[in-house]
Amino acid sequence: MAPRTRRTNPLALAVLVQLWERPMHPYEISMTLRERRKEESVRLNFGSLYSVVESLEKHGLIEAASTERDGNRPTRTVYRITDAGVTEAIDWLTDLVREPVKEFPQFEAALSFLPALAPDDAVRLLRIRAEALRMALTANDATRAAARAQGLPELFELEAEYEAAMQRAELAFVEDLTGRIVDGSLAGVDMWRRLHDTLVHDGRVDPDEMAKAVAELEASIGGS
Amino acid sequence: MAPRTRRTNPLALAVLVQLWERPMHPYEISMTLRERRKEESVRLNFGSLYSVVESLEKHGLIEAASTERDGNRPTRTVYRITDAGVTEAIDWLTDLVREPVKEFPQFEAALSFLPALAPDDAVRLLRIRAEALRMALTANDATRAAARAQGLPELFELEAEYEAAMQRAELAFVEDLTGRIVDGSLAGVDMWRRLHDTLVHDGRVDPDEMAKAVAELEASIGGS
DNA sequence: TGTCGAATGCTCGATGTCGAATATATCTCG
DNA sequence: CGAGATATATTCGACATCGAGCATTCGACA
Repeated sequence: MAPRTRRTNPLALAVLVQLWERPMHPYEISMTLRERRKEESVRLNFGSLYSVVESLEKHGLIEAASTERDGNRPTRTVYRITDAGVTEAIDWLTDLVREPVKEFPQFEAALSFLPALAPDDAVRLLRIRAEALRMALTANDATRAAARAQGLPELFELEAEYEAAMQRAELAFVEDLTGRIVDGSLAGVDMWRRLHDTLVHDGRVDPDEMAKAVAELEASIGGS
Repeated sequence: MAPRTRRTNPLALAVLVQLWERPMHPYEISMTLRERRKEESVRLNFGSLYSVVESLEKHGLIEAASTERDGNRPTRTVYRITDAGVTEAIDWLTDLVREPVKEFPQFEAALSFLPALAPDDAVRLLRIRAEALRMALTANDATRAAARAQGLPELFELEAEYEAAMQRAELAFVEDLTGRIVDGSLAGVDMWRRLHDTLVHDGRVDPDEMAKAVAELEASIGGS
């Protein structure tokens, strides 16, 4: 049994699926993915593409079918998928659909450090974000409508529908959060405002005040 | 002006925020992040931590405050944030809150290749995913309830609330999608079933049939 | 006919990521 | 008190990622 790939880069899955359709050379794979708008759901760049292809070949999931030379252009290697490759593609896809994997979206990281910003600044930024999300949603809807008008069945734009659903949810979250900060109904805003008034000056915190604040907080949540 | 960091790994932001609170050594940073459950929103592993710290120092955003030796344990280097570091932390955080960045969740990639699975398999897998999401949501809710019961203000668990909101949205999407495949109201399911009946046998596609199908699809969407 | 820019197709090296390995100290429990 | 588990603290090297760069060819246009 060939040592399974590490299944890091989904681009490898994209390559397998393309080659499952028919043999291609790497550049052709990238162009096909681009035409079908897959580059919007799978991170695609040339450097990665070639190393991913090399890795797939090393693991026996794809193999060189021919190295052809068209006129005097650089030789291109056409790859085809192997039986092991078909199995791996199906297995991998199966796993991705079946089990949610923990992702680390940047906004989640940002939220976890939000108290480092001044409350009023946070509100201002969140409102800008909400507006950006509204625009992105409008664009997404328009793109999907255009695709459908062209005759592309919904089945082939599920990824865009998913993205839109996530954008709508994020927008709702951001609007709700903004409201709760403004009207003070979010537990902790009062403390947040106090802290920024008393212990931050020109971006620099007063070390003693900071230590005191942290200690209080940790005490209040019962040092488990 | 120090050449700004490339702002790839959010762990670097986490380090800056911790050191903004007070000087620490890397291991202490990691333990603090863990205690405060930040490792659930920021990818944290030791290898990355040390290289991130090194990079921050190289860019002048943090600096060694002392190298102390406690008993006979390995010497540890305590770092403190610089003025440039404070500026960078605030700027970075500001940008993260203000502008949505395109992410590439694995499930989005999976959806874009869903037609490669047989429709009935897809439905079966989506149902398993839905159940997993329900469980994750329950766990998330319980964790947040426990934290609040301990006295931690909501302000400090925004990231978990966000995650829950995203999970709920994904669950709704998955349930809806499953329904539309089952009842055939998703445009393209009929073709999907036909294709898998006629052109896939034991995971292998018939190349001619595949070529014909692809050509038809591309013709119908008007080759622009 | 010359040339400029876009398209084709790939390579390379700097940088980033990750997890296992290392080494010591302290705790636990019979 | 001794053995193994756990906590402290970091290093290392294999591997992945990325974007710019390179080399060629083709088409458009003056």
